[in-house]
Amino acid sequence: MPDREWKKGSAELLILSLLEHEARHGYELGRLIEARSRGVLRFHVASLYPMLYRLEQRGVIAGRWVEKAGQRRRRYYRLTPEGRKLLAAQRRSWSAFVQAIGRIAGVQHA
Amino acid sequence: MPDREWKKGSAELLILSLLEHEARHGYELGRLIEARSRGVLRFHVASLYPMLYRLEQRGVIAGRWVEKAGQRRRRYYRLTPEGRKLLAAQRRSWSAFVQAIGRIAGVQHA
DNA sequence: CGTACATATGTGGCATCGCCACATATGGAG
DNA sequence: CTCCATATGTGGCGATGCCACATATGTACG
Repeated sequence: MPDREWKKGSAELLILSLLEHEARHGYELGRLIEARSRGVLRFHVASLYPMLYRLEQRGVIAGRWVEKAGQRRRRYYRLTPEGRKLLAAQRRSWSAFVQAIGRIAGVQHA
Repeated sequence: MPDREWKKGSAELLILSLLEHEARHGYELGRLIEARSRGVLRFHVASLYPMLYRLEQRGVIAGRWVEKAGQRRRRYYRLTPEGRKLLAAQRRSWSAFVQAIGRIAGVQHA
């Protein structure tokens, strides 16, 4: 299943989307993606952390350490204003992309 | 625009789809993808040839040289029976993938 | 008590695949 | 005769997810 390749680049859109309404940490993102996609999408957490790093360095997300008693330290990320712009742009691009593939491959998206 | 990454892996589905009803050669595939996607999707032909090679070695497409007077030699590819199975499977996977992304990212595909 | 597992973050090497520069060759238009 | 579209091909590069491995803590089970 070369579905693996489809995932490349999709992680960014997924992460930005999941951070749209609230701050989350890396491990949580991994579980959310798997759960909300009903198992279709699964990212190794080890792939997520470097990506969060890159997104932070690009200024689209901002992270801060949170330590609570009875919990391991976590790094929560939230969207920056630029992140919101990027998310909107990526949603438009993704939609155009899917429609383009659909026209050529004849896939229906009910 | 990281749309570039989305394209990874999509080429295979596109090629198989375009070969579904008739044999075509590499250069033609490149132009068809650009035209039918209305410019959204564009692959450098140099990317297409190695991919056609790989697909042929995997036994999902079969190519043959065609030489006509007043034309450069062309290599026409057609789907093998296995290629048709793969195409059907990929269409299902692609649809599931797009729906999964949609659930998480909240993208509408009208 | 100890040991296994879920949680939580991180590093480094690897594979895949499209990009891009470049190469080669032919037919047609100006 | 020069340029462009057609047509196929090679090789190095970059981006990104995979996977093995490392580290550390809280919880459940025997």
